[in-house]
Amino acid sequence: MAGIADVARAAGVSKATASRALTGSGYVSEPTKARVQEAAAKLGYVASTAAVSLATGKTKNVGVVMPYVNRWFFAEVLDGIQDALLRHGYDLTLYDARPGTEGRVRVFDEFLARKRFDGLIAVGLEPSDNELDRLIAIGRPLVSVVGVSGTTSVIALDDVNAARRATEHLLDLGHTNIAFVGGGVEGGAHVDGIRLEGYEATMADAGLPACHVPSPASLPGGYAASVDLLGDVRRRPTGIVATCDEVAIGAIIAARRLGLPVPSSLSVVGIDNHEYAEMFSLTTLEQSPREQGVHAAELLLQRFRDPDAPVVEMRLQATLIVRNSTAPPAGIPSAAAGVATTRSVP
Amino acid sequence: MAGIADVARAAGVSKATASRALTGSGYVSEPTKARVQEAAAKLGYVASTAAVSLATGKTKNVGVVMPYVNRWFFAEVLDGIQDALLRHGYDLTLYDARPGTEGRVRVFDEFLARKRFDGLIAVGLEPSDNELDRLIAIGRPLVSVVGVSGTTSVIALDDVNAARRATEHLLDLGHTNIAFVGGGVEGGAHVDGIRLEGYEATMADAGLPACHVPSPASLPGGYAASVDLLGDVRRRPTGIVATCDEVAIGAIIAARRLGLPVPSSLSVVGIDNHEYAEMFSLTTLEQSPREQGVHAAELLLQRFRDPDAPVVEMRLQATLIVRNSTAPPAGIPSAAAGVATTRSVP
DNA sequence: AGAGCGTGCGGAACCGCTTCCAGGAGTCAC
DNA sequence: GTGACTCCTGGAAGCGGTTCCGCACGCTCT
Repeated sequence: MAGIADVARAAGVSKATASRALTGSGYVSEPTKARVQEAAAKLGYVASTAAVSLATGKTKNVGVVMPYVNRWFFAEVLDGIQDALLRHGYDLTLYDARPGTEGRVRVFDEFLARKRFDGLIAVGLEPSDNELDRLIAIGRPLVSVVGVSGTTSVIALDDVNAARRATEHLLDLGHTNIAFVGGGVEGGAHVDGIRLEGYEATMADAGLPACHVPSPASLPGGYAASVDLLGDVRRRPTGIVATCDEVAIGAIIAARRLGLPVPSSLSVVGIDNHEYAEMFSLTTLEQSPREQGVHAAELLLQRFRDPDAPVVEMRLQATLIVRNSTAPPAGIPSAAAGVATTRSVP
Repeated sequence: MAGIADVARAAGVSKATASRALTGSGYVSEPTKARVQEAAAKLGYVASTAAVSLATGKTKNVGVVMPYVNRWFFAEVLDGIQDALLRHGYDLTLYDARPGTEGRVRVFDEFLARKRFDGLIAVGLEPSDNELDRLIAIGRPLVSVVGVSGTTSVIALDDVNAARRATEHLLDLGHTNIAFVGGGVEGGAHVDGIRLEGYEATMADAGLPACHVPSPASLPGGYAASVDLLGDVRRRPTGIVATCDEVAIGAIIAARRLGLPVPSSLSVVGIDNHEYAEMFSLTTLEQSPREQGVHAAELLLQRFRDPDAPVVEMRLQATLIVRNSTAPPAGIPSAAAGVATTRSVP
């Protein structure tokens, strides 16, 4: 392992000069800088991150805390973060903090306290008050994706508005009997509750009764809930707003199973634009988790440069993508139906 | 930030003794050890990882390199690795190495060279010769999940056998016209080719013609390929072996779309036991990527303890889970059909 | 009684880098 | 000629731990 002393010797300069030449800080003449870099390349010199961190206090590493890594949304966000960090030469260390596990406790108590990072990105963490205190106590810049706003910078979808627009899309098509599938379930995410509120407010504005069908935010969950809902002829709606695309796809599959053609007998709209959405011709409000991850990483990196930058709260607007899972209810041919296969912007 | 010097002062001992008391190495009397630990707790002392790494050469961190993080298999493996490492107090830093990206090049050239880890786990990496050389040149223990065997320890499913048993399951039910969907596509994974070989060998053993339908290893990919295959009445098989569950589910959806009832007109068997498999009543050969991740992490940790441990190659056997997507072909009532809803072990 | 050994502790070196500080050399203005 | 300034370089002091080495003490064994 060649150290900087070896490089310095090979280039005939002191360690100090070698360091300056390689980091690009301070005065070094062009010829010696070139000599040092050449020597470093020849020796295959790579600075020890431990030594650099110790000397500078910077780790060139950011921590990412998320409750799941094997869920579409989280995996996409992670991918975006990774991509942005990579471009800037930052490492990423991942902390899994599944709610209710002993591991989560240890992550907050031990792992994060080690501060092996210059900053932290919390994704959909929904920390308890105690946990939030700990995060802040770390004293490193913090950015949340899908977090509660307030003390930290946040990037998130405008969930209320997304749900509102999903609901309005069905209302515009002429639906009046519209159910919301998702949320209201033990251990569910906070966002589902918010989207539900967006739906309920919209229905109230339209003077229509709301109907909430609880469901886990997963494909099987949406399937099961929808089979229940659609199986009962008296409760059966003509339109479903799903809390996310997986639930929406579950609803579509349930409808097919029950012989209800989509969209002629049932319209379904989701939120996400999941990778499977296109295959199921799902009308949805697109959020781009990957981009949210990129934004979060860049926001954090920017804060490294300017530690006093103000706390920002970024609410992203979803884009309505109309595919073939929504149409006017049976018997109501609408003008809106004509454009139902093309993509539209808000 | 309290340092070890503060702790030492508070406990009335030297830095050396404080260090020994906290790391548990060397001779320290019980009373002073207790005093030091108490002082550390009171001050909220946490050792600087950078300083520890610099002094000991150990990072208490392992690197994970994978080409995708937002695919079911990879996310599951990652989850398993994370879990095992967490239990042993190790951090995990993630390196994204999507094939053909500039980022992958940088990961191998810069990021891995920094050696911010004690060891490396490569998941489904399929490194080029050049990349493999680099991995080895790092000089840290390396474990692969789904890798080519040889110089490094490997944990992987016995793909040939899994494909063989999937095929045999359909043969046993009486099928003779069996197609394999998956693999043979630009940028596809190596495993799909191996599974294809397992299928082809089994068909050859049975004296039956093989039929390979190329497809990306994804739900939409499997759907599209299956629509093509099943849409053509002359090519249409009575059974499909899919390279993975996502493809299998795509095939099931395609069959439903085309009005082909599963399993009465078409049997489908997958490999994975994906989280959606149960919902689609998919018969499949279960591999547990999560456990593969756990095994990989533990293998690596063990190697930290004993650096001279021999290279091991772990080939896992898949477990057949019979659900409701497979049955004897139309017109052949078989005894095997009677057990088609219960789980069986190999 | 003295050698030998296990135990407990402190001083100081060291891990590999950055950066402060001092100093030399050259240029320019007065 | 001298002071001020810029540019370049090297020595040395950290960063915050671990660990080698030496010393002191108390015990056992011959």
